[in-house]
Amino acid sequence: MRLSDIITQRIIEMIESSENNVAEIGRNELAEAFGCVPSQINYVLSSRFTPEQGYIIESRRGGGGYVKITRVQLSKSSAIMHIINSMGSQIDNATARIIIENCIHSGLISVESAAIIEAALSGTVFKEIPVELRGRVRASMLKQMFLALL
Amino acid sequence: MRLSDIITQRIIEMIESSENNVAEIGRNELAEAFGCVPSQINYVLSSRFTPEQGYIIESRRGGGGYVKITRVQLSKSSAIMHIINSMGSQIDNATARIIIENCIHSGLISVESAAIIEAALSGTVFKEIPVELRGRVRASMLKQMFLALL
DNA sequence: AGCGGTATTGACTTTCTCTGACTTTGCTGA
DNA sequence: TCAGCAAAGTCAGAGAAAGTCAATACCGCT
Repeated sequence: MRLSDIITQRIIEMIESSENNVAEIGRNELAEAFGCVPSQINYVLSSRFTPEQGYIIESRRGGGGYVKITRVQLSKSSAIMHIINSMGSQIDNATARIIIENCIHSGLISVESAAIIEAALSGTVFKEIPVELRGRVRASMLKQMFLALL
Repeated sequence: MRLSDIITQRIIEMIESSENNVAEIGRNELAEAFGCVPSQINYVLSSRFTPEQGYIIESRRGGGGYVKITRVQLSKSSAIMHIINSMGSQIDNATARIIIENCIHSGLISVESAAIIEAALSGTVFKEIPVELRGRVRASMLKQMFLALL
């Protein structure tokens, strides 16, 4: 098996075992671990972790530098669709927050988007609405807003 | 983690916990606290607290000298604040759409953010809410969501 | 064997961080 | 007043990482 493939595998393992689809490595350190030259890591990254293949690379030079590989959700739309479908016709506040939190965590929605959605669900808004309607309104809003992300 | 990042974090904490977005530090004193050379502080300031990043630095030498870091209200934020302040306690659907449209147009909010906001204001959501409450709820939601963009 | 594509290497470059020597500015007390 | 101390500022250099690129090696085909 080729070195490139072994390194690729290792990086993918790191991503899998992380919870937000991210692996952060030290280039020299990783190269050392495999007994190869550091630029080999660059080769692997540029040949196997391209944007086309669903990865984003960020890095920083200098002391304490790093390379960060992020796997982007390819079927973002279908994941969101799935979440919408799993919502009932009423949702309580705590559940809504958890759904949003999970979406941020899995990189499905941006922090900014989440902030807007949470703002719309805030107590300040809901105190205007009769208690018995809140669950339905909350569910409706959440679904509509998620739909807008497709 | 890099020293620079730790110092940066500390300064940001100081700003957050102040109520005027200001942190006032003694350069030597802070350097001492982190066990580094004073000019390290200058490095952090010039690499992470630039005007481009929304900060203003003022300082004074000599006995009782200081360095004052001010986070400036980005013009974007103040524009949004202005919009929020100009909203009444009730807003009709057409007006809401116009406000959002203008914000997209002037680059104040992203298309994605706008889509989410509009979704929250959609008819599907509002048909759940008694007619006489809609204006107030809409205004409240809009304000909260814009607030989340600051 | 020769060709084309993929891997590997290493020399060189660029960027970022940290330090220390030296300079400038402001305050204060004799 | 002004000498001296107490800050903060500047700058260049060393070191730590990562990036680039061209030369070379390897591998599977025809």
